[in-house]
Amino acid sequence: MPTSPLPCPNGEGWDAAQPSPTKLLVTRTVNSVEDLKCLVADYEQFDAFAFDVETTGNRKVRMLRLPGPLPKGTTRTARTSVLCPSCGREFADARRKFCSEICSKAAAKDKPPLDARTNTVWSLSLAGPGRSDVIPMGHPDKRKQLHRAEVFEILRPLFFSGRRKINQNLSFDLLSIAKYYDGAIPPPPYGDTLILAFLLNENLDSYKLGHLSKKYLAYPTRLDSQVMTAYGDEKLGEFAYRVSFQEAMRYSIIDAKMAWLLWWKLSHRLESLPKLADLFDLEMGVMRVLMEMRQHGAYVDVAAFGPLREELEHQVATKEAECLHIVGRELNLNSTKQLAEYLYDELKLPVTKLTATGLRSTDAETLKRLARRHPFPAKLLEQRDIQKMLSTYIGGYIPRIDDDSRIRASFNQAVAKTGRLSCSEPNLQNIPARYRQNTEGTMVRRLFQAPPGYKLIVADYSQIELRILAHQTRDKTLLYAYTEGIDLHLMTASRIWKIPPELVTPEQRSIAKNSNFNFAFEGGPQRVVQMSGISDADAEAVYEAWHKSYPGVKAWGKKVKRFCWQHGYVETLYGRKRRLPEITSDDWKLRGYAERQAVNHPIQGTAADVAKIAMIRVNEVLRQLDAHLVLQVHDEFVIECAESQVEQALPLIRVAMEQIHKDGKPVLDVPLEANISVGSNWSEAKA
DNA sequence: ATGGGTAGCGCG
DNA sequence: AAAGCGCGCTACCCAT
Repeated sequence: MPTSPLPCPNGEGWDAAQPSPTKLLVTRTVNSVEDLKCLVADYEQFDAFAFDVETTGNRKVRMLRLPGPLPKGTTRTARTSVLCPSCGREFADARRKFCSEICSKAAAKDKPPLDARTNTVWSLSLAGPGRSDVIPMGHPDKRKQLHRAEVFEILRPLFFSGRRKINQNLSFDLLSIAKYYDGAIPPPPYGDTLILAFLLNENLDSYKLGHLSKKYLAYPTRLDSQVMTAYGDEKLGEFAYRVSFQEAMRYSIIDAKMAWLLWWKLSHRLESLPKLADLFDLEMGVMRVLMEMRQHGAYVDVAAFGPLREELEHQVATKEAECLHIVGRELNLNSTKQLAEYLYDELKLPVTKLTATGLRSTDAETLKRLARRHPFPAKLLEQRDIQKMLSTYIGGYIPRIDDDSRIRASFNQAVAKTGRLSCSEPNLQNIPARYRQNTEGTMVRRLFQAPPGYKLIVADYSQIELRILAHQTRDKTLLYAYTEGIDLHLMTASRIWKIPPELVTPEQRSIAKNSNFNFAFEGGPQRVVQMSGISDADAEAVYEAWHKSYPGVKAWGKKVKRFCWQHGYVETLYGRKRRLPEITSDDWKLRGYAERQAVNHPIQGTAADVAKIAMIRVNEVLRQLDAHLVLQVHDEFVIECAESQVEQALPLIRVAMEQIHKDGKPVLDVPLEANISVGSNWSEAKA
């Protein structure tokens, strides 16, 4: 879908070269149904408009009813229930501690964002060519305002039309108003100025609307500093809600105006950048998928969280006691400072590694080395393992489980400079997956389940980055391996040690696998030593043999670095740019870093582009079934599917992921391959 | 008290 | 000489 032509601003005295938001976009406050209907008729003449909502209430700090056993010594009949001061929910006395503990922890989180699922819209602003309007509908002011239900009903033809909807961070606003349409999300085309700005330059310090306006619109600072600070604040809606009606209206309209002007200014640039225009359309398509994912959420087994938390608390306490028994005095095991003092000053263990700031390291790699000399480091490693599980994954997730037993994380499109998605609040892209020595590595993944009557389908790309490497480098051995469907890691091992594939040991294959992964992105031999524990000399030999096997890789790396040095940027197959100004630095450290980023971006970035295309296609397929995307972990999709439709879904998902074309040809010169499996929880489906 | 920086560690 | 990249979160520590 191409970017639609822009409406020409038709305000009187409009000067394209010098947009002046405050003068030309006169704001009107709408307070009658007649005015509102006129407004809709007017805006229906435009093929694009900006809008913005101000909302209040219902921060996403929520407590959940924890099933499971009460602490011993209490009974359910002991009716001394209390209200948690943070969440207002009723709890049995014995659980009060738990409740307030979690709530205060969550409430202490800096500026918890408003939740589009539960907030209340009290004002909606619109901006179009030469005009802007604000519709109050619930500001706490005596004067009469329109009713929400009525307003949204009258606005329906505007939002549910082919007109482009423009805003900064559009998905929040679309989801905020979707609940007034029974959850229906207004359809594309979309124009998110944040994502547009990020696509045009991924290196800005800030993508706040105020800062972008200043940069691109020469926003007149005479619009008083009070307003500047107000909209520099993320929670303008909360702020404006508390000020007088007049002021509130003045604040409310700012973002819609700014977004309109910013879009009008920046989207022009796409006209001369066809590849970026296509990428922008891709991002808007992804945005729609992400909004649906957020509405749906990821189902978890709430009932299991409480007992698991207790179990881990017990384990971590035991490990801590064991550690402190060895130490023989007070010591905070979570303090790297105290640990370094104990390990290196008191025990006089050898220092083998320093941190970035020159302090003596106590990380897992170092502790593993020290474990041969003293019993403490090994015990500490076990404690850390459990502590991480407990604090980050169990404790961190509990306050974020919604009432319907689902976690709704945000997937962000304008964070990772390579074009990957990032995930936060909570981050569901870093849940432990690997096998572990001391703890059940997959216990958290097992909590992500299919609801009754459903199955989880896990679909991930097989070695997508190495396939892209083969495509980009044109290395004939890599191309051969993938077109012929040969086990690349096995082949690598066979070539490194010059032995027939059937004689390759599992250990050799593992080293070869690490090599493929490392050397592709300018990794050195030292890293292989760290990962597999072979000698420096052996690693050096592996390094040489690897590059001799795949000469196209180093040659391509040189080419990319030269291109970056000449142009100041590199790009993916789809033209997603990454600017790397430090590529010309005299400082070898900075330059070296930029060079590795330059080589990495076309690989990781292209994989991200392909994954985004696949996401949209997979979502399109699922739309026709009782199935939903619930998670994306870079090259992996987790899908919830009605049990009866799984068999039907599997081949559709495979085609959506593997048959990706560009310019009428398969996107890569080697096949894309997806592994797809089914289970009742995330861990089971992955296996 | 609260904010920024650092260390450490989880994932692809 | 020395080197994968990309993220987010928790805890601690020291500053204001």
